[in-house]
Amino acid sequence: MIKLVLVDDHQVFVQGVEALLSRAEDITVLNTFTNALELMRFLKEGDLPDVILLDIEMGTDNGVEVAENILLQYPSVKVVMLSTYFNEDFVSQLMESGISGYLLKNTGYKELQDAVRNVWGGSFAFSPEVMQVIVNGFSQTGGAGKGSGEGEKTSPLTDREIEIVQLIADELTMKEIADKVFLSEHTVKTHRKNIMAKLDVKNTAGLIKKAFVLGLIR
Amino acid sequence: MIKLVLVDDHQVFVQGVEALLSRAEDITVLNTFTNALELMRFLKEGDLPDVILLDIEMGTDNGVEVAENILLQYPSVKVVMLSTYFNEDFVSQLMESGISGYLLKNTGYKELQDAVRNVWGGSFAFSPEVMQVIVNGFSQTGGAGKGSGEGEKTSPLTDREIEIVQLIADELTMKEIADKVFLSEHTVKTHRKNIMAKLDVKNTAGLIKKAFVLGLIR
DNA sequence: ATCTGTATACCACTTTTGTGGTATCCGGAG
DNA sequence: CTCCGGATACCACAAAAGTGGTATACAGAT
Repeated sequence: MIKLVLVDDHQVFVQGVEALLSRAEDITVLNTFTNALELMRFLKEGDLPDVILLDIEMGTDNGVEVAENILLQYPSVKVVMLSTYFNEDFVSQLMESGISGYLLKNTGYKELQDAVRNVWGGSFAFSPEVMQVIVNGFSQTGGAGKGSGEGEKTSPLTDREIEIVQLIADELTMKEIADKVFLSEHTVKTHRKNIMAKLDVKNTAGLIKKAFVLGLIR
Repeated sequence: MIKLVLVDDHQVFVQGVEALLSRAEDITVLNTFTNALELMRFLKEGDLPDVILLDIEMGTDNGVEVAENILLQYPSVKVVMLSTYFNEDFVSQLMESGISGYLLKNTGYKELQDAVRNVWGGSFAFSPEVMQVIVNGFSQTGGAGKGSGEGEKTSPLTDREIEIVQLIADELTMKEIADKVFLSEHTVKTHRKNIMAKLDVKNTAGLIKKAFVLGLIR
C-alpha cells in the first residue's frame, strides 16, 4: 500500500485528485493540505508518507523551497511536483534537491497513478515536456556529472525582496514603493536589481511573469 | 437530474472534479473538455447541458469570451466560472454577459455541488470574496441599474495585440519585437499603448499580471 | 574574531517605457 | 457608399527602468 499526501492550495483540486487516486487499490491518501505549514506539522508527527504530491504555485508558500525543506528533513520520502506551468530553472534546481518527479497538470489521472507507483518503486516521473528539457540539458552541458549548470540556481528571495516584488506587481513605481515602505528610492532600486539578478530576468515583464509562476504574487 | 459539462485545460483537474460531482446522485457529468473548441462542437450537436463549469484561464482560449459566446448562442444554459484568481473586471463584465456564478478554486467540493444545484434552480453562486465585491460595486455606483461602471469593460484584444503581449512577456523590447514581427518600432509601441488602455493597466508590471490572469500567457 | 548575507543608501549614466498626439490604408457593416 | 475599427506608422517629450558601480551596518554562522 502506497501511503501518500497531497498538497495544493485549491480545495477542489486536492479533493478531486484524492478521489482519483483513491480509485487505485494500492494507494491510500493519508491526508491532504492546502498549505505548507500544515504539511510540515503533519510530517513532524511521524507518520511519514511514501510519496508527497506537491503543487509548486501555492500563494504565499514557495513550492521549490518547500520541496527542498521536505527532502532535507525527510530524505526517505519521494516528492513529486505538480505544476500548471513548466519552468526550466525549477526543474534543474529541484533535481539537485532530489525530487522524484515533475508533472504538469494536463496529465491524466491514469498517468498520475502510474507516476505515483513508479516513484514509490524508486523510479522517476516526469511529463514528456519536462523530460525533453532534462535530456537537452544533459546533452548541452556535456553529459552527466554536474547537472544542468552550476551558477543557475534560483536563490530564494528575502522577505523584503518578496515585499518589493509584490508592490511592483501592484503597478507602483520605485518612488511610490519607497514612500510606502519608508525606504529611499535608491534602496528600492537596489532591491529590484538584486531580485532581477536572483530570478535571472531582464526586465519588469520577466520579473512579474516569474513571480507569478513562483507563486509570489496572485 | 442536473446535466452538466466541465471545461478546464488541466486533465487531472477535470477528471477530479468529475469524480467529485459524480458522488452527487442528482448530478450527471455529460462530458468534459480541455479546450473551448471541443466544447462548442459538443454544444452544436444539440444535447445541451443544464450547467457548464468553465475555467477562466485556459491558455489560448479566453474564458471571458468563451462564456459570452456560450450565453449568446445558448441563453438557456447556466454558466459558472471556475477560477484560480479573482479579478473584479471579469466579474462585472461576466455579470453583464449573464453568468450564473463565479467560484474560486479554493472552494470545497460540497460547496461546488451546492453551487451547481442553486444555479440549476435559477439562483446564483459566487464565492464569498467575489460576492463582497459585487455588493461593494453596487453600493459605490449607487445601487441597481447600470452595473458597476460603464466604461470599465475589458475589451477583447485583437490577434495582433495578443501576439505583442506574448512577446513582451518573453522579455523582448519594442525594438526586438518590431524586428521579429516585421513592423516598425512605432507601430509596436502603438499596439502596446492600446493594449494597456484596453486592459486598464498603468505599466508593464500590470500588463503582464493581467495577461497572466487572462490566460494570454503561460 | 572574521566572514557571509541582508538590508540599507548613494551616484551617474543609458535605455526603455509611457504619454499624447496625428494620420493613412483597408475591409466589413450598415 | 460611407462609416468605423483594426493595423499600420510617425513624432517629441517626460518619466521610469535598467546598468554598474561603491559603501555602511548589523546579525548570525564559523
